[in-house]
This record gives sequence, C-alpha cells and structure tokens, in this order.
Amino acid sequence: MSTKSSPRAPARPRAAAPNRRERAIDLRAAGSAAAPTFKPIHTRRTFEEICERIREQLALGVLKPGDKLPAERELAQQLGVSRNVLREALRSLEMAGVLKLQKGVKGGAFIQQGDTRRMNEVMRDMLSLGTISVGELSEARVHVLDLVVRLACANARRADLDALEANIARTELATKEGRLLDRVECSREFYKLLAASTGNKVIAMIVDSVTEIHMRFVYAKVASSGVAMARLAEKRRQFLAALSDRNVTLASRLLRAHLESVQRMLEQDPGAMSLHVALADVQPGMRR
Amino acid sequence: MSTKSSPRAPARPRAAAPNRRERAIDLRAAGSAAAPTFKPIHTRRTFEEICERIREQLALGVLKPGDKLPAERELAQQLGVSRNVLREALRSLEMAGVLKLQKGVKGGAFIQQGDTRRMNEVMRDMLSLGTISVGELSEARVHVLDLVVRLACANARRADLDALEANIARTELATKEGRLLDRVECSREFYKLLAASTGNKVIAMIVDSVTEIHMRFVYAKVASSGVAMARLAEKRRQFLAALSDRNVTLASRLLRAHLESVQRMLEQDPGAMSLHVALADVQPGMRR
DNA sequence: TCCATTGAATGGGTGATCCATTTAATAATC
DNA sequence: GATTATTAAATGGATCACCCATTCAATGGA
Repeated sequence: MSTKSSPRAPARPRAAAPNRRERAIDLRAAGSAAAPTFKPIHTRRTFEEICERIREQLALGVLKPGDKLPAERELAQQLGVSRNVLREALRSLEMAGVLKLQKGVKGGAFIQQGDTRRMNEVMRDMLSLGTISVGELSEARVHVLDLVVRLACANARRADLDALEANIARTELATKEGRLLDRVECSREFYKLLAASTGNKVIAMIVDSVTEIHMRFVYAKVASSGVAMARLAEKRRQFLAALSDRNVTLASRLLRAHLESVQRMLEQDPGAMSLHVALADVQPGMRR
Repeated sequence: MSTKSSPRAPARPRAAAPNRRERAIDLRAAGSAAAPTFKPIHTRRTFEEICERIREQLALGVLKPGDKLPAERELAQQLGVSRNVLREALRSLEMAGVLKLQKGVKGGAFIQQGDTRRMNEVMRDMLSLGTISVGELSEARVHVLDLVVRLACANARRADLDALEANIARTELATKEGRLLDRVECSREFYKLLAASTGNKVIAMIVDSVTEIHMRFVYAKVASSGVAMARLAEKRRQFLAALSDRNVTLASRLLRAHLESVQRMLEQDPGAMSLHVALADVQPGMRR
C-alpha cells in the first residue's frame, strides 16, 4: 500500500497507534464541540484498502466490466503487499460479484457485469442472522409486488407479455406431468419476468431477492406435503389477461388474492415452515 | 475440507477432474433428456466450501449472532485446510457482514447482528458496474417511498413521529447555521426514520440503500454549487402533519412534489451529476 | 492437415514464520 | 492494600517461499 515502500520493511506503519490516553482524546474532543463518541476508527487493514481502491477505480470508470486486472503476483508487487493478502481482497470482491477469477494462462481477475443475485444473498444472510423476519419479508413482498403490477401495467411491452405467456405454458405442462417442484421454479421465474416487465432493474432485483426466499418456503412445503396450489396456470392466465388489458385494478386484485391464498396454504402446516429447512434446502435453480 | 485427511497430502482431490471428454458428456446428457447446456460446474474451491458451511450452520441455527468461531489456527486444522485459505473465507464473510474479526487474546471471529448497510454496497456496486442506472434508481426510489408513505400512515407510532419531529428540528438548526452539508445528512436520516416507521425492516433496508446513493448526488450538488432546497424544514413539517393525521393522500402528494422539485434541482446542472463524483465523494456519515 | 506434446502463465493452496494488538496474570510501587 | 507497570500468552494481520492444477498457445510429429 501507499504506507509501504521498501519490500522488506518489517513493521507496517498502521493507522495512528492508539497508545497514548488522555491527551489524544482531549485533542480530538477539542476539534468538534458536539462529538462525544469515539468508537469507530477500526484500524484499516490492507485488504480493505485494496478493495476500496479497486472499487474506486470502478466508480471512477477507470475499470469497466470486461477489464482484466494484472496477475496476482504482479499486482501484489505493484501494491507492495504479499500475494496472500491481495488474494483476500480479490476473494472478497469475487464474492461481492465484482470480480471473477479465472485460472490458466490468459486467466486472471476480470471485472464482471454486476450480479443481481447478490441482493438475494444479502436477504438470506439477514434472515439467517435474525435481522429481518419471514413476516417482514412476506409483507414487503406483497407490497412491492403490488407496485410491480402497477408499473407493469404501465410499461410492459409485447415481448414481456409473450415471455409471461410462455412461462404459463411451461407451468401448465409441469402441472400436467406432475412435476410439482419444477412448477415452483416456474413460479419464481414468473415473478422475475413480471418484475422485469416494469423495465426497472432495481425493482426487478428487489423483487427477485424477496421472491427467492419465499419460493424456498413454497418449495419445502410442496416437497414435504405433495400439496400444490390448484388451478395455478388458470389464475396466471386471468392475471396476464388483466395485465395485457392494462387493467391495473383487476390485475392488482387478482395477484393479491393469489398471494393471500398461497400464504394460507403455507400457514396450514407451520412445521414445514421452518426457517432452517427452507434456507438450507437448496435446489438446482435456486442455488445462490 | 472433508476431502483431505493427511496433513501433507500434496494433491487435493478436487471436484471431478474434467479431463475425459466425450464419454463424460454423453453420460450426463443421458441423465436428463431436456438439458442441453453444460456450462456451470465451476469447480468448487475450498474457500467457497468453507463459506457455505458456515452459512449453513447459520441457517440451521447452530451459529447465532454473538457466537465465536474457533481460532483461525484451530479451525483451519479442524477443517483440514491451511490457515491462509481459511482466512480468505473469513474475510469474505466479514465483508458480507456476517462475521467480525477481532484481534488480541479473547479476540476471534464473532457472528454479527446483520448489517443492513450491506444492501447499500450492493446498490453502489451495481451502479458502478453499470448494471443499473441512476434513472432506474431514482424511479425506484420514488415508487418505494410512495409505498412507504402509505405504510407509515398506517403503522407509524408516536415514537416514530417524535423522531421525525426531532430530525426536522435538527434540519432547521442546520439551515439556520448555514451547515448545508449537515442538512443533507439530516435528509438522509429523515428518510431512514420514515422508512423505519413502517415497522418493516426489509422495506427500511431497501429505502436506505436507494436513498444513500441519491443523497450522494444531492451532497455533491450542494457541495459544488452551494445551492440548497428552500423551505426544506417547512415542507417537512407539512408532510409530518399529514402523516400524523394519517392523511395518506396528502402525505403522498406532498412527498411526491418534494421529490420532483429535488429532481429538478439536481438536473439543473448535469455537470455536478457525474456518477463518478457522487460515488467517489464519500463523507463522514455516508461511508459504507 | 491434423492431432498429440510441451511449456509457460495463472489462479489455487500449503506451511512456516514473524508482527501487532489485546487481555489477564503477575510483579513492582506507593 | 490499592494502584500501576510489566510480562506473557493468545489471536488476528501479514509475509515469504513453495508447490499443484488448469489452461492455452506454440511446437512438432504423423
């Protein structure tokens, strides 16, 4: 990093050693009259600095999707850090969906197109950690989907409607062939397509993050009980018709009614509603 | 990992070496009749496996916020991996807000209460990478805030309204004293409080992620031009009065009008609207 | 012309070693 | 006895020197 020039300097001059007591606090407290808290600081570690720099280059537009970072060994030398700590930074950025690391000659660290699934992971973590509840998630989903319906009625294009139609056909086929779990996958895709038809990727991202988790519960329920929503494709067609007619009121009412009936189905058997089951039970299309 | 037992086994038996060609593909293609794509696989790396296991323990409820993981050296041994690769995993989880690493004896890796700011980072990355646009973000913000107003009218409690009132007082003071940038901070807090008054943390998280970025633009604009929204506190009070009266229509109209006027202010000077400036220009309260 | 071989670049992973910080136990001082 | 330095151990932070596996272009033989 910038704080290190000689490659073999043993001591890394870290952010202001917090060894001196009273005097230091006095000095800083004098700086701003109304700042009684002194917690943060949180000595910067090199990998954080590296992450930040790369993100800075991204925000500045110096780095763009598709670009390749220098090879690990070279970049480590340029930054004056060990390869290991550089890798910690690259790893973090990879997990964040910013980078993709590829092996082999001609491999390297490539800036990615943003991965919208990352928001799903955030939601999952928040749920796992108990920061948010299933109830809040469900409620948010209902409200956001209501918003989506209104926007979709206003903005959905022919291609969007066709995609939804094709999705319903797949749902129908899965139902006919008894592939109930595939049908759950179709449902998730349905909401994804619906959200996409708003033409707003931010909203689409939000919807998918919230839908992904919801569908895990549905999946767990269907897998354990074998019970599934009746007349699903039919209801979808009614909804799509309303959407095609740009009938906001009807479309909104139909979707809301459907969401409520699904909720009732889920709540029938609280045992299958276990957070742990739903979050742990991954399936092909639902892995992160 | 489970795939390694001897501590000095040189070759790590990674996921099925993809060396054999036709035969392997034939075999797998025979498995599912309608699966023509063979891209994924993406050989699992140990750090991914570690992250997944820890997240699994979280989802299962075995690990809870406040818990401490074994020390790096010990955990690495338990998992049968090197300390370096374990650290890559812990780093990633720390960046994800799942863990916090603390130094010193009695230090270690502690499971955190979920950090809702992580969603902000996702939004920022998506914007930096060009996956979403400022326009989509603004649009989403307007719609989500409209939803928030409706929910807040229904659910806001006395304490929420008091907090908003106190925030407006701070805004007023900052205006009086000419601290325009502090006032921007107040604005961000206002929306945070408003979102919190819905009683739904999922929605609050979404609002804040979208507000944080918006406020960066406002901040950059105010900092560069010295121009600031007129009669801000007054407008806020009118809005709060409507909210207190549970007058959804009026509150919604007032907020919408305000958002539009802010938008006009921002668009006056497209030069100050640079994405790069806004994203790079961090400020005390707005750092990640 | 085509296919196998080779070799270099690159990410993936390991183990040993050191540093800096933190805390508790201990010793020294008042 | 209470307070204050000192010490020692545990822990994360970081480095170095290797080695392996994968990939792909260059090479060379059939």
